[in-house]
Amino acid sequence: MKIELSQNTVLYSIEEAIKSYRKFAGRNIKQIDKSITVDQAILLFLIHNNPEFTQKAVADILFKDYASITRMIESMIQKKLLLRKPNKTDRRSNDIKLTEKGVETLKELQPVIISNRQQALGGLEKEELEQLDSTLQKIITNCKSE
Amino acid sequence: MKIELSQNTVLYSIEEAIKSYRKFAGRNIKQIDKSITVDQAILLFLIHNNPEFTQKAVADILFKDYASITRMIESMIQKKLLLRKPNKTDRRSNDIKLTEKGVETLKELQPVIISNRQQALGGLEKEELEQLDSTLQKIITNCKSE
DNA sequence: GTAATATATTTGTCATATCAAATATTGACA
DNA sequence: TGTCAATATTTGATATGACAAATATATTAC
Repeated sequence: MKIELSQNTVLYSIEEAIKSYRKFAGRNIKQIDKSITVDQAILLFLIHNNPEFTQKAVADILFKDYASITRMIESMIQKKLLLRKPNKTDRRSNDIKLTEKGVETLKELQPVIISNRQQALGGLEKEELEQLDSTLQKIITNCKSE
Repeated sequence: MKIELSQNTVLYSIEEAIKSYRKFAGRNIKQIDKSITVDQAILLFLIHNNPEFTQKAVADILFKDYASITRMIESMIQKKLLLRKPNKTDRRSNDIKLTEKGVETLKELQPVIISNRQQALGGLEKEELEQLDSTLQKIITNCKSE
C-alpha cells in the first residue's frame, strides 16, 4: 500500500525544510553558546534592534503565541540576558531590553545567525527566492482566508 | 531602526506558511473531534495505510523525533485509538495498529485531512508546486550537507 | 560463539506550541 | 462618571521538539 500522506504533498517539504533549517541553525548556535536556543537568539536580535517593541509585537513578528513569548522572556530573564519593566504610559505592557550580558551574547551570535541564513539559501538565485516567497504567501493566504 | 530579521528572509515565510497551515488544519480537525491533534490525525492516517511500519519508519516519514513518536503513540493508546504489540521477528520493534475506535475516528477525519491539503494548496498550478518543492529540497540539502 | 557494534525504543529534561481562562489596564461611550 | 468592551500579559494544562542517556535486542567481525 502506498504512502499517501507524506509524499503526495509539498506541505511535507515545507515542514521538512523548516525543521532542517532549525536543526542546522541550532547546531551552529550551540557551538558558540550551549545555553541558548535558536528562538532565544532570534529574540535577542529582534529586541535589540527594536527596543520599542512590546511582547505582542515580538510575538506577531515571530509568529509565536503570546504565552510562548512570556515564557521565553521569563527564562531569558533568569539567564540574565534580558530585563523587563512595566511601560510608563501603558501599564499593561512591558519594556524589554538586553542586559550587558545579553548584548555580549548577541555580538557573538549575530555573525552565526547571518551565516546560517546565507548557507541555508546558498546557491539560490534572487528570482528563485522571490518565486518561493510568492508561492508561500499564496498558501498563507489560503490558510488564513478560511 | 529596521526589522532586520523577520522580513529579510524567505525562511520566515516558510515558518509562517507551515504555522498557518497547521493552525488552519487544527481548527478544521477540531470541529470533527475536539480531542485529537493534527499530528495524531496524521499518525492515524499513516499507520492505517501502512500497517507494517515500525515507529522508526513513522518517525522518519513525518520528520519527527523517535521520542516524540513514542509519546504520541503512548497517549493515543491511552485514548484507545491504537494498540501496540512487540514484533514477532524483531522484538526491539513494535507493531502498531488502529483499534475499532481508531478506525472510526479516522473515517471521520480523512475527508478533513484531504480537504485541508486541497484548500491550502488551492489555486496553485502543478508547475508552481513542483518549483516550490524543488527549491525547498535545495534548502534542505544545504542544511543537511553541513 | 563471543565481543563489539548497530538498531529500535524508551526515559528524562527542558524549550516551545496551542488553547482556554484569568488578570490587569485602557479606551469607548451612554 | 461608571460600565462594558478591547487590549496586553500571565497562568495552567497538555502536546510536541530536541537532545542525551539508558535499555533491550539484533547483527557483525573475529
